Amino acid sequence: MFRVWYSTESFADFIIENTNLRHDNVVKNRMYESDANNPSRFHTMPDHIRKILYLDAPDLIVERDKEPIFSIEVSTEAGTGHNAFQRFARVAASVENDVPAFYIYPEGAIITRRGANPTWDRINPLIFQALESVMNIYDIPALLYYFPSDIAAFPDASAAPHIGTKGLIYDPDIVRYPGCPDGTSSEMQHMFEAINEIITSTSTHGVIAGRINLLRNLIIRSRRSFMQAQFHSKSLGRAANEMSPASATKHIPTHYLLNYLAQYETPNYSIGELLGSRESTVIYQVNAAFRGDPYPGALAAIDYLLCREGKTYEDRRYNLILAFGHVEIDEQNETISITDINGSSILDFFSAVQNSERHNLLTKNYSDLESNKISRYYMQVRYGSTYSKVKHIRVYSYFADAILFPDGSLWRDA
DNA sequence: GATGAACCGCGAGCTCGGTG
DNA sequence: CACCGAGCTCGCGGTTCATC
Repeated sequence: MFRVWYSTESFADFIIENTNLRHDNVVKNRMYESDANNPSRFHTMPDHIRKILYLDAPDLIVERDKEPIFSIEVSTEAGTGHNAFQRFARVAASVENDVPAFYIYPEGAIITRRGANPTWDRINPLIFQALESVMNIYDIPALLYYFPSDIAAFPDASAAPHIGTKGLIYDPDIVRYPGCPDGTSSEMQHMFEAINEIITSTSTHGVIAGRINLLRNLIIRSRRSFMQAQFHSKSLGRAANEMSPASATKHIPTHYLLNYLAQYETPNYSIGELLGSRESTVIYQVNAAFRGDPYPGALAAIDYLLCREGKTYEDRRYNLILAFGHVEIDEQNETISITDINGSSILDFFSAVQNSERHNLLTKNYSDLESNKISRYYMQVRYGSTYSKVKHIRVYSYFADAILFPDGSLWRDA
């Protein structure tokens, strides 16, 4: 009846044995992230799990009667700057499929920088605003619980008893639950309580209806209120657009963008209607070489924080543009320019896509395929390279209406 | 000094090519 | 032709650097 998909088995045991899942027969299965990462195994994932994995893979997915009922992502890193958003795309991937998502993240972690005393690096509170936006749009829970730490009891990091593990408190049962958060902590107890509510709700109302009604549940409403309060108390009056990654965005009238893209228009081709249908445009400016983490997650978060009004990218109030390079706004000519700072080129994007094509079996002959390749071939016949591109290519092309490089551009017509 | 933003090291799993 | 070790890709969990 229940099936737990995991990337770390001890974390699966930790969740099962600390919640009402322990009273049921639970099957555990290893989860494979993508066809690019696990070419020999990914095609054995069932379709409803692949849909969630399409954007990015969470650490755990629990399903009931072949329908996912929640997912969990756990991180132990210091949440300064855009780091807290690094795993945001997988929260989005879950919720976009109507699957409640849990995100476990430290309120703070102790970092000892060279030549300095240990200090607490605190979570960027904008993550709470991003999760709230996701809940507003999908009416599905996206809840953050703190990875237990010494931060509240020991504001002085040097005095923290768990300084050897960055101030983080791991489960005392290191044999059964290595690397797992302390299950006796109040934060984890609250999370187990919420998980039990989901199990109960899907028992009572069935899986689909049980998921949809969850935001009315008192336990979950109380967590949502807690998260809103955390955002307000930790943002200390700073406006959301002053916090990373929103602080890395520029807002322009859309006709500036269209004037810029006009360089690609010919007598036979004009830019399609989608971009022009929105008056304003948000540009996420990344001054870095072309790469993945943490930008895919940050881009997804910006979409929910600043652009989206509905369940798909078609329901955006503002265009969402990703730019690798320095963006200059030219008010005189009502356009923009992209200048190279870190050598990122549209050729990097193209070679990442070309590299993924190595996973493509579609040009093979039947006689080339051994039996163990047939099922994978058949999946690719149906889905093309949907699952065999690297993560950041999948996420960027899903979220961005256009991607701009100093030496080239990509955009959607519709 | 606080905070935002870019870069790094490592392991799992796979591929590939040399070798007996 | 089976085996196996080297090296690569991908994704993970972070730290350091830059800037105000």
